[in-house]
Amino acid sequence: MKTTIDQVYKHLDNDVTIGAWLANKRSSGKIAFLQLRDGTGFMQGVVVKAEVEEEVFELAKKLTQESSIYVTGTIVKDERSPLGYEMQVKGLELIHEAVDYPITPKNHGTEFLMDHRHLWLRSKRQHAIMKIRNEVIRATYEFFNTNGFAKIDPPILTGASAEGTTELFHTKYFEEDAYLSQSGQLYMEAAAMAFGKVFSFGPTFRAEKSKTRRHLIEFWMIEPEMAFMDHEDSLQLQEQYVAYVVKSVLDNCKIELNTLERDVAKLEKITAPFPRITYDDAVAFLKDKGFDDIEWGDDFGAPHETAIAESYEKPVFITHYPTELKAFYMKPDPNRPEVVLCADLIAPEGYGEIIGGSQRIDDLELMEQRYEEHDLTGPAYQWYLELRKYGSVPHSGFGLGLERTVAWISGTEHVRETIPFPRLLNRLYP
RNA sequence: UCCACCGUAGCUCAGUGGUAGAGCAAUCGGCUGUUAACCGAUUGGUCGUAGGUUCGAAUCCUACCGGUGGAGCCA
Repeated sequence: MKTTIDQVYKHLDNDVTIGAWLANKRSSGKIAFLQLRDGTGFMQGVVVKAEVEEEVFELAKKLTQESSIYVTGTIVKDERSPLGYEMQVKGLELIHEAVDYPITPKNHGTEFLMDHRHLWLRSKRQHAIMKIRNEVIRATYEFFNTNGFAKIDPPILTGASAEGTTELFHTKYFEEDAYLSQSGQLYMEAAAMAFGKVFSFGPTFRAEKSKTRRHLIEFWMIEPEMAFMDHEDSLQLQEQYVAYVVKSVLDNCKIELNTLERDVAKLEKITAPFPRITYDDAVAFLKDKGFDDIEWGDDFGAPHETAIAESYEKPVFITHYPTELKAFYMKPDPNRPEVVLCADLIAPEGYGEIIGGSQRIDDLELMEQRYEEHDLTGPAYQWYLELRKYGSVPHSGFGLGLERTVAWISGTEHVRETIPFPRLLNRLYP
């Protein structure tokens, strides 16, 4: 009977067949240990010379790394296995022999591994990270679907920038200029006015020459937008969402977290509510810590964010940034128009900003004023203005960076390992 | 774009002015509980590229190319 590694616990003491690849092998004169992987997991197969036909043992000894095989044998319990089970192999069938697989079980450098990303994904560590990424995505859909959100897909080809700040990828749209989406937010606001609570999940492109462990040129973002929800409502939703995703990974990715040697005690502390600090207090805190390169009105750099995050065990919201530091559509605090109703969520352990969000301007006159200040003209922005003209309501939204979130939860040093095929400065291949 | 560091065997690296090295991988052999398995043997080189200094350059100098880490910007 054919099965997969993640299902073997249902076949204890029975004979099964698994289609698999040989991740690694150790053999002696009379016994061979086959490290098998089949995409669903990793398991060891044991071939004992005295218990199999001669050609089976001969084949086992000759198998090369990453050859594909059908393995048949009995599933038995074994305490030494991370999976809890292993297979006593009875039969082996070679499907395809791999010759000179480049990624050996020893150390490799980043450049080499990235050049072989199409093969590197097969490794136990990369497999674990991608499974966690998949769980974050699954939990995201589950959370928003069970909380009354509709998934709405904004366009990827756009006529103008959403925020007017970052560098966009330019392309041609027949005779017109077009740009790859840097945020779906403006479209999500339109969607919120049609469907109430909406979220998007899709790729985002930034043509910035960023070169750090927190940056990708192409990354995936989750952007919820909620009608009739103010800044406070939004913060509560954000902390519930992030806590839900972390709990889902803890519950459903135990083997993967173990493979990555992630300190789960740190993740178990991630429960709502999250601590909050205002921009004002954050500046005072930093000055107190000895940072002399920050004044009220300056934006925080990575070292500042890390210093703030390090004083908390949970992600921390930094709220009420100066209006002029933030995007044109953010709603000023009615009591203090020099700051906006916004928050960045900074992940613990130095993983940086994972969420940026705000309450949006709903007043037509103020939005028109912002258009003048930021010189936003042309048809690309006219429709956005109309959202304030026809039944405007208080509304809020935020964007969560998938790769930074996965990097934090999985304990991965660099975001490039949290996306299957990273697009980096100087890397468009494979 | 700026700053720092690095390019030597398929991979990871040592070699800092005098014959090109090690471990791993590969190939062959040995080993009944390995888990980056281990032990023995064999194979493997345009020292990133171009120029310069020198009797002699992987080693020193210049330029270029490529990479890694960080800054800025942001998710």
